[in-house]
Amino acid sequence: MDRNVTDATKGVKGPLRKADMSTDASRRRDVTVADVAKAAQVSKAQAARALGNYGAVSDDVRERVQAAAEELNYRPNELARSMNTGKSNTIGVVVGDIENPHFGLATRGITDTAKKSGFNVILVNTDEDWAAEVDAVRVLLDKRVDGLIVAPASSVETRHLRDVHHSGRPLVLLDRTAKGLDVDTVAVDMEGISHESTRYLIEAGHSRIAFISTLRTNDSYATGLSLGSSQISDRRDGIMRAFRDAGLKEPDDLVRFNADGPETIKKITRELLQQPDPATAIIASDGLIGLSVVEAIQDLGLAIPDDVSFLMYDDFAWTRLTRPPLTVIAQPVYEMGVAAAEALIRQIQGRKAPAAKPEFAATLVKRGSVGGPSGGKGGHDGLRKENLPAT
Amino acid sequence: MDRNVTDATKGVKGPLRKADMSTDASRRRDVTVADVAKAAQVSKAQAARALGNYGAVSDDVRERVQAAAEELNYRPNELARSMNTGKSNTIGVVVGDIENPHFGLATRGITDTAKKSGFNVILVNTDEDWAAEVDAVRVLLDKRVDGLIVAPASSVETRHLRDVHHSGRPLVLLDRTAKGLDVDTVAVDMEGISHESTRYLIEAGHSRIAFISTLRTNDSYATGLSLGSSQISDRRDGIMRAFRDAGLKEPDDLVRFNADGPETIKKITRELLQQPDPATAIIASDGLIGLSVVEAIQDLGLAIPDDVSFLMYDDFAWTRLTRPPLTVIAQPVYEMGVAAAEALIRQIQGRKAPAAKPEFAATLVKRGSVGGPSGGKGGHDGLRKENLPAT
DNA sequence: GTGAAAGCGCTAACAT
DNA sequence: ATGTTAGCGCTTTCAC
Repeated sequence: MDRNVTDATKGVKGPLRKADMSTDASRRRDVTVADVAKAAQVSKAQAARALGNYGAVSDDVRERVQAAAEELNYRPNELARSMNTGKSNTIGVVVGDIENPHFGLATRGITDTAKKSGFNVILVNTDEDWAAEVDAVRVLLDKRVDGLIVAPASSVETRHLRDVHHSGRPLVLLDRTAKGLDVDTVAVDMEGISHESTRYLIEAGHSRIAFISTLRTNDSYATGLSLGSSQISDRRDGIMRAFRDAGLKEPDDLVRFNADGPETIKKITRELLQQPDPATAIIASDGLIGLSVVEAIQDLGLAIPDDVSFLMYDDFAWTRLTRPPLTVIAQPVYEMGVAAAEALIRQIQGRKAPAAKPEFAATLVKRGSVGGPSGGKGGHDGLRKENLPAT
Repeated sequence: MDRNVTDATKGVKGPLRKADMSTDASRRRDVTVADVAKAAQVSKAQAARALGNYGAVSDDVRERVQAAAEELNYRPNELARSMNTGKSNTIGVVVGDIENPHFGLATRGITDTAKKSGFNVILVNTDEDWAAEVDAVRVLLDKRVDGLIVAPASSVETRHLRDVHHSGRPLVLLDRTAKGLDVDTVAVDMEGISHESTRYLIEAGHSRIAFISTLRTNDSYATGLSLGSSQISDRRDGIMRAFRDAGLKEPDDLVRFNADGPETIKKITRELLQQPDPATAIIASDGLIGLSVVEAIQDLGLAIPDDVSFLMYDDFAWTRLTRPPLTVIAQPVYEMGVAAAEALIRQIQGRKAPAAKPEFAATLVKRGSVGGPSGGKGGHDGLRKENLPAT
């Protein structure tokens, strides 16, 4: 009746085959549409249609097939399905560090949104290493993901991303832009918020403002140089513009990169604070850095904001727990993850861009960690002038 | 010469086809082994062998094939490859909440380890929802992942996991155990550390110790009842055992579940602290809860540890930043992620279990948030008796 | 060492 | 509505 199934035991293979007792749980070879078809007494095609919910199927057949599938415990092989449809219902997400709550939150936004549209997420961590990113993108492409969301480690070395885009694969950039790549990008205006925050510090009386970032680079600190990361370039540029606006000397010497790991960060912080013409305020480029900077300040026996003012990117919940609570630059991270996923899925489904692209803005959340420069003469930021007791 | 390739334009399909100009970047249909084979003047089989690095291939052929592949920009279709090999080189990871740094860190351990062995990770978030977990497992299985790492939302409803195990798919449990499921499990002894921590609090003079957990349940708080989660049951049991050991009345009334969301947690905290016979110490079952509890305590104008002692699970870095720094129960989360991945990969590769399974222990890190009960008479925990100023 | 041919489990024409 | 026949891109016998 159905020549498709040539032999009942065909395809049994692999080392896990034990015995062909048909009741034992431990036998290999999944049940396929062919099996279901046979059990339901219909052609493979009809069974497939009923199972895959496409084409025309009579109620009678549908019922029989579903019953048979249930009975046999049939499960579709999504790999095979993807092969013919060309869609894997999977998107690749490439981030620098999932351990960083910033990406944790963004990833949550992405997965939540993906799930709603029936997509799964393959997550790859690059450790902000460019080579690892190139590799990740290649592997994901080989796995035939339907699209990619990438937080590029470099905004200069973007060949691999341009290739993706040119090949027609949907691609969305998260957090940072990439040079010469005109694709959907979900990011905030860093230069603007950086400028605003710096002006705030300057107005509080600071002229010696330090900036610490993890960015791995050998570049000099001079303004204008396009650093490896758009994010960081923009932040530094915003800082410097604020200084120029105020007619102040730009504190080029207080910009520090390569701050990887708690110890390095603490060391940098100590240097910044103990050198001849020290920083009176520090801006940490992310929450992980901020943590270590604050710790170093405490270790030094200095008080925030009386001895040194502090500002950081990312509004993590714990920043409200310190005394004083920390002044931060908040970014709608979760929402950005959602937007990135939405944009990607829209691309995948070939729909046009929405009327208005969502714009995301970072905001300066003034709490208690910014005051006047050394001497604590002016509590500018907080209501109270609490400070962190020395250790 | 090679009948495999019947027509140069076969398989061209899909809406993205623009023109068949063979130089334009925007043409569909990936290059396949057949293409490479033709270009290299060898059979499809030989090309595949050279490309896939298996079977016997002469140096000459290998070179020609590789050159052709390079030239044509060939990339293997991992989906097709997976179909016949039966291995996808992908593992599924199912966690409750990737937004929680606890899982963020564990996930990092998993992905790092997976990458080393050439595995990718599909990450699914269940929001600690059982139905979502069942679904996640099914979807991952359909995608033919080579194995699963699951942090089960429930240790009671484990049918889906038992099915996975019985079907022979490699499975490793993370963080919590599952009833009636004897598989590799990477978790710490919660009952023990809970007992130890509670004893520590009791010795400091506390007899009214509260425990707050997110666990969603309708169960009563009575000891011995197996709650939905092994983790939480064990912690509660450890607490109660410590009380029994000390001959003290078990504070059943201070055990609170369903603490989802900051507002609920704060409300619970207020109730616990303001009721007639209030709690003098609070144990938060994870860092997210701890955050809100501390915030609520601050809002109440209470001081830690003078007015109320505090202890929480998870040694997040920020717990060192508060004044006083928080006493916590540290778990080797990253290492546990690594171990889970290693165990899974071992199963996948069919190797035997290592001589000794790694044992993971939680440790009580005594910092400054535990003191004597109300009145601040005895600074038991910290060196200094700093406290959190009221807001 | 090499090639022809048969699958993997499914979808997709194309008939009927 | 249903069945037949080709594939998808790769690996894998099985001959030679």
